Amino acid sequence: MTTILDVARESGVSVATVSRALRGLDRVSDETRTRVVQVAADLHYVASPTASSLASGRTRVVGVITPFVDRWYFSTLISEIEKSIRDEAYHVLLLDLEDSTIQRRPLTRDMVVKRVDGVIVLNLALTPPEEEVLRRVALPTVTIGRTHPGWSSVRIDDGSTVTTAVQHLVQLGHRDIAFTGTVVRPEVYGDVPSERSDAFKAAIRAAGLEIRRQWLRTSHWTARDATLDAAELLAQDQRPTAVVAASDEMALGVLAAANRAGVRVPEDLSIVGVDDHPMSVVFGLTTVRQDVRAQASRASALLLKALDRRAAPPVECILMPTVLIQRDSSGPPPRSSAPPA
Amino acid sequence: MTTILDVARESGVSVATVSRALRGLDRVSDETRTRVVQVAADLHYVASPTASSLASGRTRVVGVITPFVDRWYFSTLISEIEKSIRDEAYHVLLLDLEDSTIQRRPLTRDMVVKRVDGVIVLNLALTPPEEEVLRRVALPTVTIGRTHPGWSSVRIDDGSTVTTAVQHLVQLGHRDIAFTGTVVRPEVYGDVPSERSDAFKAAIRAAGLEIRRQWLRTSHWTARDATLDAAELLAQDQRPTAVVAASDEMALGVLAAANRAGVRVPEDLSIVGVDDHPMSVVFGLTTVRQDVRAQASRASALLLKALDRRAAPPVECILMPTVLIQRDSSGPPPRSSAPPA
DNA sequence: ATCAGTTATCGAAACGTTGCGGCGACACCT
DNA sequence: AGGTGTCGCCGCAACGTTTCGATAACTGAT
Repeated sequence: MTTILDVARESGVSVATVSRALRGLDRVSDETRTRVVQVAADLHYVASPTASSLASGRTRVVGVITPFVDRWYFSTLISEIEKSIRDEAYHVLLLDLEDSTIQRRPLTRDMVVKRVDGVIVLNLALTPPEEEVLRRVALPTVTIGRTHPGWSSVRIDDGSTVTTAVQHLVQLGHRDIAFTGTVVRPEVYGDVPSERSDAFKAAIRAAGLEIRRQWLRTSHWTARDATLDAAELLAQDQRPTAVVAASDEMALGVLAAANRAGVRVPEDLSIVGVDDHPMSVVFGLTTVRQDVRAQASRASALLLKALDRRAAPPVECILMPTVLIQRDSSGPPPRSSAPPA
Repeated sequence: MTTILDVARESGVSVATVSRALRGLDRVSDETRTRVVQVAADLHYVASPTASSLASGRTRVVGVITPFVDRWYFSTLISEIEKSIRDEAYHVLLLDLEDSTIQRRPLTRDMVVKRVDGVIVLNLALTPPEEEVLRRVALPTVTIGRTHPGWSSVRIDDGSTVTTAVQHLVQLGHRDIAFTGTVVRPEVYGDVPSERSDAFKAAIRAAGLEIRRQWLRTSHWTARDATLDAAELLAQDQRPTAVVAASDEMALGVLAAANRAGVRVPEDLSIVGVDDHPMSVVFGLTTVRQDVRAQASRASALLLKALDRRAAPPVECILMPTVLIQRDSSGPPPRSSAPPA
C-alpha cells in the first residue's frame, strides 16, 4: 500500500505539505499543489481513513440508528441519508436495533463511541438509558419522526395525517369508520402508532360520530397482520363503510382482505391509508402522503451543519407537510348502509 | 475520553496487558484479567476502533456494495447481513451505487481501500473497471446473485424460477402465456432480468408453445411500471390467459391492472411471480419463492470465514433452492378462451 | 540597510491502539 | 545443581495520518 510518505518522497516535499496540498488547504503554492496531486494520482494514493481519523479525531462516518432496515419507510430514509451525505465525503454506518427476539436490542455506548461523528435516529422510541447513552457521548444528533429536547428533528404531524383521512371520509358522507393500527409493542414502534390512533378517536369525536370498540383494530403494522385482522373486521355483522389504516402497508392489507371477501372498494368499503407507499399508487389507494426522502435530506443537512466545526447551529425542529392524495379506494358510502345499532 | 492508558494505570499493569486482557487473549492470569475488566467497566472504557484499526490493520467493517438500498430484495439482504456479522463485532458500511441520474455511479478505489476488511456485492453487474478495482484491492469478497471467477458466491438459479412458473401454468392448461420484465438498463439491474426472460422463452419453446412478441413485455422492475404496461397488455385484442412476471413486485402490478380492468384473477387471468415478496402472501399471489435472508446469512458466513486470519478458505459457490408457492392467483385457463390466431 | 509581515514549507509530536521481542520467576526433569 | 520450558507480564516500536510551532525566503515599507 502506498502511503503519504511515498507521495512526499516522490514529489520532493514533506508529508505535511502533501497532506495540506491534497486536502485543498491554503499555504501551498499552486505549483507544488499540482505536482503533489499529480504524483498522488500516479501512485494511486488513497489516504487511510483510519489513520486520518486517529490523527484528526473525526471519522467522517454518521451512524444511522434504526429499528428496521428492511421496511420501506426506514430503508427509504437510509437510502436518502446516504445520498445526502456522500458528497461531503461522509459514510453511513448502519446501527440496526432489530433483533431476532421479540424485543429489540438496546443501543449501547460502544456502538457509537469514537466510531461516528454524528448520529441520525430514525423514528424510534429510545429508552431512558439509551437516551442517556446518546446524551453522554455528546455527538451531534438529529432525529427523524420524533422530537427530543436538545436535538434537532424532522418529522410530520402524525396525528394530523389521520385527522385528514377521517375528515376526507366524513366529507364523503361516511359515519361508520373503522381504524386499524392501534398500538402494539411501543418499545419497537415508538409513539407513532398511538399518536395516529389517538388522532383517529379525536377526529371521530370531533365529527360527532361514535367510536365503536370492535372497529378499533390492533395490528403489527404489517400488511400481513392487517389483512388477517381486516378479514375478521369484514366478517362482523356490523360492518363499517370505511376504514382508516395507520399506514399504507396496512391499508393494502385491508384492501386485499376486501378483495378476498368480495367486498367492493370503494362501492362497499372505502379505504384510506397514510404514507403514500410506492405500492399505493399501483392499487389506487387513497392516502395521506408524507415525503420520506425529503425528511431524510433535511435531517442530513441539519446534521452536516452541526458536523461543521466552524458552526454551532441552534436546535431546529422541522415539521414537514402531509397532503391527501385522493385515488380510487375512497368514495361515498353505500346508500343501503344500515345505521349503526 | 478515557484511554487504555487510564485503565493500565488504574489497574497497575501495562497497556499491553490491558489490551490482551480485554480482548480475551491468553498469557494473562485470571486474576489480572478480572481486575482489568472490572477497572475498564468502572471507567466506561471503550477501545477506539480507529486506533485499533490503525495498529492492527483490520477495520472490522464489511462494505456492502449495492445498487439500491430502498428496494425490498436489497434492504432485506442488508438487514440480514448486519445481523449475521454483528455477533463477530463487524459492522456494515453502506456502499450505495444508486445515483440520481439514470446511470448509477461507479465503484471507485477510495470507497473500499483501507476502509473495509471485506466486501459483499449484492446482485449487481460490475463493469470491467469496477471488477478490476475490486480485484486489485484484493479484499475477501463474496457476491450474492451472480458468480465471478475467484470469488465465493451465493445465488439462486434465476432461470429455473421462471421455468418453474411456466411449467406450473402449462400444467394448469395454459397455452397463452405472457411475460413481463424483459431487460432494461442492464448496467443497473445486472443479468437477472435477461436470465429470467431467456428462461421464459426457453420454457415456452420446451412446452411446444409459441412466443408472441407483443406478450413479451418490458418493465423497469417496479410495480408501478409493470402495472402501466399490464394495462396495455390487457387491452390488446389477443389477451393471454396467464402472465409470468419476473418479480413479485411486477406481478402485483399486473394484479392491480387486472383488478382495474375488471379482469378476474385467476378465472380470467392467472398471474405468477418470482421472489415471494412480503406483499405476495397478502394478495394471494402464486410465486416461486427464494429465501433472501438465507442467502444473506450464507454469504456472511462465507465472508466471515475468509476474514479469519487463520483460515484461507476455498472459493465456494452456493446455489440456493427455490420453490413454487401456489396461492390464489393461478388456476386453470378460462374454457371460453379463444385459441391464438 | 533594517524591520515587520506574509507566504511556503518543514520537522516532530501527537492520536490510541496492537504486536513483537525480551525477561524474570517458577516448575520440572535429569 | 544445572538446564529447559512455560507463564505472565512489560517496553517499545510500529500503524499513517493531522496539526502545531518553527523557519526560511521573500516583499515592501521605513
